[in-house]
Amino acid sequence: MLDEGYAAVSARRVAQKAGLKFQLVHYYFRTMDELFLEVFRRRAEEGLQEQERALASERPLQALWNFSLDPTGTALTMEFVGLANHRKAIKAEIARYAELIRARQLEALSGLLERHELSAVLPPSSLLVLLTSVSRMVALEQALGMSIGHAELLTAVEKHLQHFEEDTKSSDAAP
Amino acid sequence: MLDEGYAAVSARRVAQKAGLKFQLVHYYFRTMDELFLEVFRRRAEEGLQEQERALASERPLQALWNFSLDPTGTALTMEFVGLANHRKAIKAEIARYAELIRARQLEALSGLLERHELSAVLPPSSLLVLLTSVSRMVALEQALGMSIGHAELLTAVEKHLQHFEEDTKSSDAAP
DNA sequence: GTCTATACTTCGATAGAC
DNA sequence: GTCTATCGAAGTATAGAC
Repeated sequence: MLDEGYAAVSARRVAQKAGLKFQLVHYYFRTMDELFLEVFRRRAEEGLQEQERALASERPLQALWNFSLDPTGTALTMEFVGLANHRKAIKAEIARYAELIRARQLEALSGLLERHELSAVLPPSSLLVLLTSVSRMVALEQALGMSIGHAELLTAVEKHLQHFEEDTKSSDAAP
Repeated sequence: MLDEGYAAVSARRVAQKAGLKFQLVHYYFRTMDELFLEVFRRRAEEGLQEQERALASERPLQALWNFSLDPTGTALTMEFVGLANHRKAIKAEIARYAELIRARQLEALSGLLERHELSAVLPPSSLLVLLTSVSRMVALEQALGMSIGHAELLTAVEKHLQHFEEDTKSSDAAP
């Protein structure tokens, strides 16, 4: 999927990687849609656990930011989004997962985010959309070879996150 | 491309739409890569002109924001990004175009953006990355069926853009 | 410029032997 | 569970007649 795109994933090529005959792919998954769904579910499970670690870390916002900046993760996400746009069964599953991911972020970070200065104009949910959107898109642009404005944005955001998360850490256990 | 993805675009189906035999596609474009390149170039030309209109409008930031929020444009962009990730000739062309698009934004809007309060921490180029990234990503999430945090973010950004562009309009022709 | 003909590859999916 | 065999469809690309 990463090298040649989801459309290049065929039963024959999957079987070849596994050292089996291509017909076995249909024995295990029946259709290619089910294979993609299974791949996505496994990957989603890993993603959820990875996010849990990020949310439980010392600086969860920075960890989330780094997580969304990962180029491999972004490329894979984009492949699945492409897949979702053209196969409705997969779209439903991805939408479900994406909402779950964000719901967990909100659950874990709304308390922290409410202490942010932008809380005056944006609820925690919108701050999360902001944070993850920018990092995902920058990662995508970098994969494409773009660079204008990236460096300054990344350093500014990281500096800001660092200060914010340092400042709020002390008042975590407020009475 | 929009309905079934770039991978579903074949010489046979293109010819069928045109009411011609599929071999003629190869007469006009030789390879499918060249066909995609030609489609992209035409679309890029339209995109540049569309952006020029936006940049020349009364409120260019709002216009740019709306432009990036368009779901059809976003879906098509994502198809081409997917294509770029797997065909290097197309990747080069898209990267060239994307940089051109942003360079024009910067040329037209840096003066305006320097008057923004965020200029203290972010150069105009980074502000553009911020603005366009968020709108593109929100459009993508909405296409997927997500909604958490969107409405509040959209209204807040638009309200902010409106105030900012109203305030700066009067001092445009500063001596 | 458009056609027919064709070479060659790859694809998803099913049936049935072992 | 793994295999062989096979169907029918679709894919890219080229050659050559008109």
